[in-house]
This record gives sequence, structure tokens and C-alpha cells, in this order.
Amino acid sequence: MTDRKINILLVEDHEFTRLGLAMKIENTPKYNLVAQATDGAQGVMMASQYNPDVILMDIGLPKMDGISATRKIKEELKLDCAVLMFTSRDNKEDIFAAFKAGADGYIMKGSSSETLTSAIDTVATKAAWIDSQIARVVLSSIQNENDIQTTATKSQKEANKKYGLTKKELEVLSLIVDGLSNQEISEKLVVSISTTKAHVHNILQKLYLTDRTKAAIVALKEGLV
Amino acid sequence: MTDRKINILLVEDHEFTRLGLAMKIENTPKYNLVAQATDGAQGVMMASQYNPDVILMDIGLPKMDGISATRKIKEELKLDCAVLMFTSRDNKEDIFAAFKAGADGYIMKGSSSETLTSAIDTVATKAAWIDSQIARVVLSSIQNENDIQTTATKSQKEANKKYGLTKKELEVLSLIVDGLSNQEISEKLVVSISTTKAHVHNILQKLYLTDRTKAAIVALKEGLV
DNA sequence: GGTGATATTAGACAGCAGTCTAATGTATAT
DNA sequence: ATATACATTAGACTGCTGTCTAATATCACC
Repeated sequence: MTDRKINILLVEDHEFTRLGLAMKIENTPKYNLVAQATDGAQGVMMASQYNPDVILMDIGLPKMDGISATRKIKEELKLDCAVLMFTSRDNKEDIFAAFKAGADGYIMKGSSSETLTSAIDTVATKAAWIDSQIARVVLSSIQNENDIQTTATKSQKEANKKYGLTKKELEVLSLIVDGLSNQEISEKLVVSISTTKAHVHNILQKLYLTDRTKAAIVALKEGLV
Repeated sequence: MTDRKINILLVEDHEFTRLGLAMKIENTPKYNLVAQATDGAQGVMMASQYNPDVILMDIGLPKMDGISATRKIKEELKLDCAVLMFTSRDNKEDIFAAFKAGADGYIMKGSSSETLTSAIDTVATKAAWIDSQIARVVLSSIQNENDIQTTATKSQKEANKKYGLTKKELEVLSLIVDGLSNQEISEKLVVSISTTKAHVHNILQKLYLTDRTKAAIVALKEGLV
């Protein structure tokens, strides 16, 4: 086989974690750390610039979260690289959003070095790698997906649970889909613009989106409102 | 960590395949082949008898198929072992049925020795292993729900008449509905931002709207794109 | 009584969106 | 040839969007 080194791009905002990971990667002969990014936007940029084999991506990132960044890399840029999500979040929503965005693997922070190398090696060969802690969550949900499709009554309440939107957030999302601006939403709900902005911000976070237009599109297509 | 050998149970009806796998396992120091079964019923029996770490299970088996056997081992007997499906079937139904039954990994016959050991090692640590050939099938079914690549050839000309949008404007509107920013649209169409802004402005004028979010909503609801 | 989730607000800030004006080039129809 | 429609670009400007930080208040739950 090709004994070429695996080129890795590291995207992580916390300095110490990034440093630790960089150390680990650089001390592993078969890996080659090509670049490090400290936020999502920079990560996307560096991905297209260095075209790494594997991107080790944190979820919680400034500028652009890891899931949005993954989506951009996979769907828009269509880069041929494996994205390994590296995070402390083990909730269903994040896991699914990550895979939906095109992630190839999902590993928990706090994993051992052996687990990390195993995961990197696996996704580098284009196979999927799922951490033991969350394997059950993913696999059990695959079962559910079949069951849900037969019952066919999912959309509204399921979608609600799916993204964890609160009642107020759903209300705001609904008004966004009606085409209202923040100012108009504020007037309608009799709250300040700050409040509306906070709600909109929370919605975008939970849906892993970057602007209200995308939120409206997703809400319409997935029947969230 | 524990350098204990990984105890493996092999369940495969085809003699030559079973022999080849047994050879491979026995020639790998870290593995210990505890038993071999030639049908599903025997496999279940041996699983409870030997309590292996990993069961390498074929799907097409006499007496009881591999998926039923897996379900029995996982759900009824609740044995703490990893089941690695080993099969030539790559259709969605089998894959999902396998995971639904509680399989921890899915590997194709015809995989390399390296892939096999990688898969065994991975499921032995209770992580999920999905073969590269079928990773796409599994992940894409998770990723779906979003892809609406409808080739609307009819409504385009009607919409054109309706609002008097030009070909270019419809193209831009379509990209707005995809959630792209002016910058991104400009890059995609290889024009300046000024041009994109002009198109967007014309679209808004013709649709009697004030912003791109409303344009996306109208386009989606009225099937303009 | 403490903890977590939700809702509320403010201010400051960077950046994008959309408007306006103005100009140029091309194609098509009359 | 000349009008009309379409595509392209620039510069400047206003205002809205979304982020970040920070604080307060309520309610349910343990």
C-alpha cells in the first residue's frame, strides 16, 4: 500500500487542547500536521488551501461552528477529505447534525491516544468511525428512523424535539418564515430588539445555521413551522 | 491497557471462507479463536457458551440467519460481546436490519486483512465500525431528508412569465434558495458582487419584496425554483 | 436553597444587505 | 440604425443582521 503520511488539519479554539493534539500528532510518525485553525471560518479556508486527508474538527468554535464548517467543506467546496468531529458533546442532536453535515467520524474529547489514532486511521481510509460512547445513540436511532417512517406522524413534534427549540424560539422561527425582520418580530411579540436577536441567535445555533434566510429555508423544507 | 487477547467466535457456513478466516485469526497473535459455528442456531449457542469478545457473523446462514442470531444474542441473551457482520450484501435493508438487531460493525467479504483486523479491533473496544463501501449508504440515509433536487422544468417558464424574471435572475434566485450569500453567489457565477447585487435587486423589484429571505420563502412556496 | 433552563435586556461591534447613481457592452428586434 | 432589454461593474452610503459579553428575573425541579 501507500505508506504516505496522513495529512491532518487541526481546527480547535481552545489553546491547550489544540497544543496537546498538535503534540500528539507531531509525535506520531505516520501523521503530518499541515496546519492549525482556531475558528471555523479559518478552518474552512485552510481546508481548501492545504487539502488535508483528515480534518480534526471541534464543534464549538467561534466565527463558524464545526458543523457549519463541515457542511461548507463537504457540500459547497466538495473537498475530498475526511472530517473527524472532536467534541465533548454527546447529545443526539449534535451527533446527527454532524453526520448530516457530512462528518466521517465522531470522537469524544477525553478519548485516549490509542482511540484517537484508531479514529484518524479509520476515517483516513474513508470508513466511518463512531466513538464507543455514542455508538449506541447513533445505532439505536437508525432503528428508530425505520420505525418513524412507518408511523409517518413525525414532522412537527419530532422536529421540535430534534433540534431542541423552545416554544418561544419556534414562535420566532415562524415569524422569520413569515418574512418579518427583527424589528417587526419585536413589535409583534412586544419585546425589545435585543430579545429578538437573542432568540434568533439561539435558533441559528441550534439549527447550525448562519443566517435567517437559511433558517427560513430549513424550516419550510423540514416543516418545522 | 489490557493486552489480553481478543476472543473471537466465528459463525460462517461456507467451509472455505470459514477456513480462511480461521487461519487469519489464528495467525494473528492478539486474537484467540475460541470456537467456530456453521449455522445461526449453533452460533447463538456457542456465543452463550464461550462468551467471546467479538463474534464474526455471516448474514446468510442455515437454521437461523445472522441477523436473527444477532438479535437473539443481543436482545434476549444480552451478552456483552460485539457482533461484526461479515457479508457480501451491501443493500440498505440488510445493513439497517443488522444494526437494528444490534450489530456493532459491518464489514464486506472481500475486504483486506488489514480492514478485517481494523474492524475487529474497533468493535472489540465497543466502538462501531462501518465498512467504507457501505458507510455512504448508512450516512447518506442519515443525511437525507434535506435533498430536494427537483428538476422543475415545467414551472420555470411559467414562473418566468408570471414575474418576468430573466434566466440569470432565476439562477440567482435558485442560489438564494440554496442559502448562499451575495459573496458566495458571485463566486459561483464568477461575477463581481456588484453584479450579484444588481440581480438580487432586480429580483426583489420584480417580486415586490424587500429582502432575500422573503424571496427565498416566496420561491419555495410558489415553486419558482 | 441551589441548580438548570428559559426569557429578557443592553451596548458595542463587524460585516453583509440593499439602494442609488452612473456607466459600458451585447444581443435582438424593428 | 436605433430602440429595447439584459448583463456587467464601481463607489458610496444607510441600515439591518448576527456576535459577543454581561447581567437580571422567573420557574421548575431536586
